[in-house]
Amino acid sequence: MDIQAAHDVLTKHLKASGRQRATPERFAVLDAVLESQGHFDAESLYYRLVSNGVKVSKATVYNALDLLQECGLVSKYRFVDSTSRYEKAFGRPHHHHMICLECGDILEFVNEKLDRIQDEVCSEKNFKSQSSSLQIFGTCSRCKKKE
Amino acid sequence: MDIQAAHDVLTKHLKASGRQRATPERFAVLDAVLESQGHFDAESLYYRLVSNGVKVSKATVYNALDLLQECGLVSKYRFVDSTSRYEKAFGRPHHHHMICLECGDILEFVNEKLDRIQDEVCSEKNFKSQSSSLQIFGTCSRCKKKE
DNA sequence: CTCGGTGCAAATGCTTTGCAATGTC
DNA sequence: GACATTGCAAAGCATTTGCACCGAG
Repeated sequence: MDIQAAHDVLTKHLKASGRQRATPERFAVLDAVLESQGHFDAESLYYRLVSNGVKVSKATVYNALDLLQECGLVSKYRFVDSTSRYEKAFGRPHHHHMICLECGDILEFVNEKLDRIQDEVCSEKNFKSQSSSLQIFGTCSRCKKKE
Repeated sequence: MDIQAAHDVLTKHLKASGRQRATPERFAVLDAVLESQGHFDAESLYYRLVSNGVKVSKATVYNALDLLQECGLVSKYRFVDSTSRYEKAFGRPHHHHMICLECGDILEFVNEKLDRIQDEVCSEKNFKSQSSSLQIFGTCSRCKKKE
């Protein structure tokens, strides 16, 4: 991915706020997010940072993830359990999720018809959409076979 | 609503399991759910039960809500905060949610085109859908006006 | 130099759990 | 009578907070 472009998004967002500061910790979290594949939680990102020798606290990781969500660089989801899941959103198309309740696997899918209908519904209700998340819970093909 | 029909669903589910028992607490929780309007959390349902003179513990309320979700009598959602939200699902059409990030208001909407596309996607991916939840986050019409 | 951000540990709040008592089947 | 379920309080766990220190602007 284009790391520099992502950094620029963050830098611009921080400047635009007028008060928020560009700290090395925030960019370190961003870099770790950019390296990530798929979904992760705050804890695992924290451990990845620490094991890479980056000195950050868990609190800062949570803070930074919220910040990155605000600039659209990460997406945050709540699926079944109590843990929030994140994924990088930079340079990725808008997509949705199918969550297998048996193996916990998460499949992504893109469907532009879905997005179009969402837009329709929003304009009908005069609702300004900022983000959306469709979660389909059920059984994935692999687990279906096993039964 | 048809309270008796809902009781029957629960009774049947309990019998089908072969071991789970029909306790007065479970039916009391079900009755409270049936009386509810819109979304609620476990805590508020618990207080409603207690103030109606029903003797239940919070643990039992959580347990019963899970059970009712299993029989499709309630739906469980996780929106923005850490609290799980529930709503009665008995005799209600499948619907989705728009969540206003400013006032916290939750609007429901039904859209059968959306449901049809979901079915399409599931059969494409050979995924067996059990439930689904589309959440659109943004700003509701009332809050838009205020700005 | 100012005040926003950080690290740490403690606090918070929702939910689950352990265990003895209870009551369904 | 067996054992699933209950109530209670304590434990768990993800996340937030308070506060002294640090460092970006």
